[in-house]
Amino acid sequence: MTRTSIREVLQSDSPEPEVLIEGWVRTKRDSKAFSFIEVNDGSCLANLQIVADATLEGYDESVIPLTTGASVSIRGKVVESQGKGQNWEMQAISVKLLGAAEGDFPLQKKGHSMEFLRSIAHLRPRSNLFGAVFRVRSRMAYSIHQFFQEQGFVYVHTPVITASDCEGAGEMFRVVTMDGEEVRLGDDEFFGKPSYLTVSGQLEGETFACALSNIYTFGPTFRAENSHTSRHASEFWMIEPEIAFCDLNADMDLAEAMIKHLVTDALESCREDLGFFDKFVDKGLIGRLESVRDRAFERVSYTDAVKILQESGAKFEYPVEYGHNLQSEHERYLTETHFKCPTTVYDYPKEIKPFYMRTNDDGKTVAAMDLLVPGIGEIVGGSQREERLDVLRANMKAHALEEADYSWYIDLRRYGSVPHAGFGLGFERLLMFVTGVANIRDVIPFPRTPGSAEF
RNA sequence: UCCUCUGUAGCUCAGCGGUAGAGCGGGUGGCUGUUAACCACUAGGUCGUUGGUUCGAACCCAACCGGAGGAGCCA
Repeated sequence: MTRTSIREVLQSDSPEPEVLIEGWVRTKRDSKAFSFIEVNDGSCLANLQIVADATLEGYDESVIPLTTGASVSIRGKVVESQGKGQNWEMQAISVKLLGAAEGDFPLQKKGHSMEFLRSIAHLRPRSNLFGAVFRVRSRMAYSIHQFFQEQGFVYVHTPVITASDCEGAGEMFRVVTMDGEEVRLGDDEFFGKPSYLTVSGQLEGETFACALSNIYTFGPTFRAENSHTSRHASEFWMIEPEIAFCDLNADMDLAEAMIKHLVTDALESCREDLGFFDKFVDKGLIGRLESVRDRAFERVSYTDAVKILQESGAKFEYPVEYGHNLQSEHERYLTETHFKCPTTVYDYPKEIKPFYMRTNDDGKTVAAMDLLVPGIGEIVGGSQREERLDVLRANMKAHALEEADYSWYIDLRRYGSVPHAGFGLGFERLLMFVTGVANIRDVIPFPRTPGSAEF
């Protein structure tokens, strides 16, 4: 007999004489004449309620010993439920205990802290919350590919190991080989020179955009920053589209369209899971996502944003000053208090941005943009890239970078250079935004943070 | 890297100077369709570690270790 998913069973529109379901016991309630077993197989948030009569063959061996966490294979009749709380339930025909769960199974029906659940990252996907988070994560990954593929973008796999110290930003993890306990360095180095885990596929992505026009990357990136916040991880996934023949305006259009597409799809495809988040994790989540879907985003230049902040009368811990990066509190004020919606800030002073961003005609600012969302802050960072060879060289000099290290990148400007632009989207930050989950460690299966690489 | 909070039973917590408690979970028994089921009984703890203050420390002090939050940096 073929297994039916619990999701399909619960979506039945008529009774079924016999189906087979398999999953894990969430809870069991016994009375003298029968037991109620709640089974979840991860196909959806809801459990299937099984009614197992005490007269069932093997009841004492298969049903009585069931505890939370045990795995079962159950055949039964799908019938309308007599009780409240569910439309359908299963009247068991046979219950088979596949794997018993020992008495110290750590997941209970209530009262776990997120910290504790992180310490059992191998079991937490069996909880309602994490099951929902990782179903949404999967759907959003699919939806990202769908968004780009439907517009003819080519998916490019940029390298995880890189020898270019991408834009000189952020601490990097060094990749080494070992000779026993000895690290091989110098002439012994595996690649003949220092190599690192990538912090961004952008520069490599640009080379492909300058051939295939519209490309995107979607893969893991690594930062060795010693940062202890709920929004940073040492290993995270990033989406980086790069578009040739494109300026900053079209880049911002694309970023906004992508966020809207993802939020719209989440609302349509993940309703049950979002409903759970809205109820237990972040009240008002669905309403907020609907307004993101339906309302236009705001756009404001860095110069105007500074004016808004200075004239706001709000008290900030750090002063607002042209030429300085916007602080977290400033970003929060713009998106949560002033505009009350996702907001793109563009045209930043060139001094505070990397060398590859395109210098604007004013000579003071670069064509950079950050898309800020309420509750999280920066979710997208992007720019139009400097396509003019002489300006790029001058910028590199100003940033004290060696041209020899970026010869291949400079070549793009020597052979058929085109205006192009792109951005990076932090996948986990998007998931925090869509699910309302407050900590990045809880939207990635096995989080890596400073001092912690369990599992 | 800096600042702040925190560490008591498997879990969530109470106890805050007189030597360990509850609820949940586990075990056993009971129970009329329950759904965070219910009722009874029961097992389970060198109170993060080390040192100090005190007649006496889970409680006060110090250092260390673990966890969390914020800042910076960023995605």
